[in-house]
Parts: sequence; C-alpha cells; structure tokens
Amino acid sequence: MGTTRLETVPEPKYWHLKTVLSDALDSEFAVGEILPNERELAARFGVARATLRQALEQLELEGRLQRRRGVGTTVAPPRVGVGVGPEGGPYVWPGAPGDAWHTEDHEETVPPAPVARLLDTGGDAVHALRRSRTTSGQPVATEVLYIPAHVVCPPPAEQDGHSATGAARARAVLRELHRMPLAGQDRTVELGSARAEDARRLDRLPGAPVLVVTTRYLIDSGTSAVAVSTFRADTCRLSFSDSDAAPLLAG
Amino acid sequence: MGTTRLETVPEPKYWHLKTVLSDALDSEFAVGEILPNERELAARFGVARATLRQALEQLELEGRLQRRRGVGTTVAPPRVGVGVGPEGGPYVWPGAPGDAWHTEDHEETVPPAPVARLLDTGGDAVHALRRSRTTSGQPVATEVLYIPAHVVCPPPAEQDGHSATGAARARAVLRELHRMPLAGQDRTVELGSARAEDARRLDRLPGAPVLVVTTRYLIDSGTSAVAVSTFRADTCRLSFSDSDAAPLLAG
DNA sequence: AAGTGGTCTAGACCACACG
DNA sequence: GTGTGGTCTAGACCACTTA
Repeated sequence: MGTTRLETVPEPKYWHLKTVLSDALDSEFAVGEILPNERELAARFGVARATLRQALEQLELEGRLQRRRGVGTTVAPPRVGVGVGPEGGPYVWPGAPGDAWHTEDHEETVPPAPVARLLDTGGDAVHALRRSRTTSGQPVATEVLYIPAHVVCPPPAEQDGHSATGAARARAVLRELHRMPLAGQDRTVELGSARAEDARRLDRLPGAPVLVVTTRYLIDSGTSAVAVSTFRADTCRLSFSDSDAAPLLAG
Repeated sequence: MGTTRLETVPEPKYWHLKTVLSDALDSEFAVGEILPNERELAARFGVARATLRQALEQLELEGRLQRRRGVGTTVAPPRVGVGVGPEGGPYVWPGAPGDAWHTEDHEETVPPAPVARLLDTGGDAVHALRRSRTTSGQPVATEVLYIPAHVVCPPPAEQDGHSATGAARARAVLRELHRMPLAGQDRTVELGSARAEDARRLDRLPGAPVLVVTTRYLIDSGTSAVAVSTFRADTCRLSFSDSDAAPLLAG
C-alpha cells in the first residue's frame, strides 16, 4: 500500500557519500583548501575509488569542488555572477563601450549548421570573431560571433599595405557593425559539453560541462549576427538583470 | 600485445566513441529509435561497458540520447525551447494570465539559506508555492516560489469553514501578490543537479543535470518574492526573448 | 621521481519495466 | 522471468604537475 517506501529503497552509495562530503565541505574546509587524495578518501569511506569519484564529479558539477590533474582536489569558491546583458533594457551591439568581452581574433569560415540556419546564409562564409571573457584573471567564457559578409561589406581594408592582425581586423568588423541600428535581440541558454578548443581556452578538459548562450542580434531586415558564448558551468552563474536594482550576484 | 601508441594523439577512447556515435545518430538513426543495448554496443566497439557508458553519458548530457532503466536507450528529439523571459510585457507576476506554469500546492516553511538571504527574512517562515510546467505532456520544470508572510498578509482566509486545498491556498496567495505593483525583476541561471524530490517530479534520477533559474521579483520596498525554477537540462533550451520577433526556438 | 587526478578493464549484483 | 540501464568493485596504466 505504502507509496512511500523510503526504508526499502537503498540510497546509492555515491549519493550518500556526496551529501556527507558536502556537509564536510561546509563545516570543516575553507575555500581553496586541498582535500585528501582520491585513494585515501576512498579508503577512508570504505568504497572503491570509482564510487568516490562519482560523488566528487557531482560536487564538481555543482561548483563545490575543483579538480586538477597532477595537483589535487580543492574547495571551490562560490560561483561568480557573470552579467549576460540586459534582458528588457536597451539592446547593445557586441563590442560596444562597457562590453566585458575581449576581442581576440578574426577569420572567415563557413559557420556550423545551426548557426547558418539562424543567419539564413546558405553555405556562404561569414566573419567569425573569437572573443573571450575573464574574471579575476580566470577564463570564464569564450565566444564566437558570426556576422554574414553581406551584412558587413565591403570587408574592412587592409592597413599600411600589409594585412592587419586578427584582432585588428575583428575590431574593424565590429566598427562596421556598430553603424547599423540594432532592432532587438534574443537569447537561449542550454547545457553543453566543451569541445576540444573551447575546453583548452577555458582551462578545462574536453567534455567539461558548459552553459551555451546563443544570442541573435536583429536589424530591420533580419538577423545580422549570432553569438555563441560558452561559459564554464562549474564556476559561473549567468546573471540577467532587468532592473536598475543591484543584481543578484551574491552567493 | 602491440602496446606502442599509434601515431594519433592520445584522445580518450570515450571521447572518440562519442563522436563516432554522434555521427551515427545523425546519419543512421531516427528520433525515438532504440539503440542496441550497452553490452552489445560495448562489444561491438571493443571497449568495456564502463567506457561505452562514459560516451553515452556525454551524449545524454547534450540532449542527444535518452536512457531509461529497464527500457533502453533511445534517440532524443531536439531540445524544446522553453520561454523564460517576459512574454506579455516587461515584468509580470508569476501566475498572471498567460503564465505557462501550473500552480500545485502551498505550504509554509522556512526557506533554504540562499533564498532567505535574497528575501532578507531572518529565520521567518514564508509561503512556499509549488508550481510545475509541462510541454507536450512531458514535465520540463518544477518551481518553488517563496513569498514572505509579511508581503502577503494577512494570509488568505479559509473557505467554507474547512481549509482549502493546497492549490487553492496557493492561488489565493498569488491573487494577493498581484495587487502589488511589480517594480522589476532579475534572474540568474546556473547548473545544478536534481535533488530527490525534484528528480521525481521531473521523471529523472536524483543527480540529473538541471538548469536552475533564480528569479527575484522586486517592489518598491525591496524583494517581494523569489522563484527557484528547476529545468531538465537534457530536454530544455531556455529562451529569453526580448523582442517581438519570432523567438529563437527552432532546432 | 613522486604524487595527483583521468582513463580503462572485466567482471558482479541491483532496481526497474515489460510481457 | 527476461532484458534493460544503474551501481559498485579492485585492480591497472596513463597524463600531468611539482619538486
């Protein structure tokens, strides 16, 4: 009869272990402190190392721990709030004054299929600007901003007779973009796993969990640009602040 | 045994396996189709089952697969876009007309510490409204909306001499809330893992990855309510649509 | 060189869904 | 009952960091 069979359902070991460790982190460890290594922790709790690791993985996913190969497992600081732009406020172009992103490079490529669909370019090449974002010296996000060549045309001229650096070309493209009136934007957020290159830029291993923010920038005639931003899910809390009030950043 | 490394980079087996499976899903499988079971797949690729499972976990995290105990592994449909931003206007109270949430229950509890901090209630009890959200019959999110008792006071009267149901009490609280002018709101999004109760409501196992949206509703005198919404990360793409243009929902 | 976390194996048993 | 995915074990070796 009883639909509540709490006694008869054994809780997985790794799940119980996770709560025990979580409580221990709250009460017995300080931020940055190094935990005992995995082999010792497993022995101390009387489980196999793989089981212990399952618990650690969960805690790392929740931003409680940070593990680094060759170094050890440390207690992570609270997640940092990262502003992702005004939700209801005025729209701003990427690279506008006050933008938290750092423009790094530029190339012309054919965008991945989902982006091409949003931009409504067939198989045409687009400008791809690589940008990055750091907080307190730590990399928190990397971004590729796709702009169709027919939106920013003609492409910016070369400088001084020899080609400008990637970052310079990227800034030139942004300047062209800023000349257009921005009519609106929308965003989506979803969970992803870091591809090899993004992982390297974020100082994580491939497959690390990331929050993928896709921003579409609209002008009157349609979509003028799409940004795909990849945030470290373990260290970031994305903040969408509508109001003038203090944002919801505190831990 | 030829243990000499091939000329390839030391790419982990599960990572390579994931890309192979991902390509196969694109080209050889239809949505909803059942994959061979894990033991057979592992044998087919010549790896241990644990290694195969590591690849499947990644694909499930990315929303490509859906695994159900006792049933099997199926090809997941594309993620559904779930509107999170203001759709009818700049700011709207929860439970306003057009709200996609279904109000289910009400209780009075002491909120968890992070919520209490946002609401700036000490150890006081608050209204806690449980709400849920479904798409095409599938549960996609569950939410608890916390409202301090001093914001909505006096508590709504009992009906007919015997106490109203939880859902009825919850709706009464919302009606009181709607009488106040909403001055603003902000939101954060972060990765979490489903606690036991949320997991049950979302038809997932405990620890499943979820996107946690924390919304703060502001009135002139401060924070009037905080909603903690838990979305299935495997099946949802959160959509923040600012403009009147068609939202960014398509796959 | 030593110590850490990351990957991988080849088993075993368990909880659950379904016929 | 049969078959599925979920948990767990006790090892082994690899890649990386640090000293």
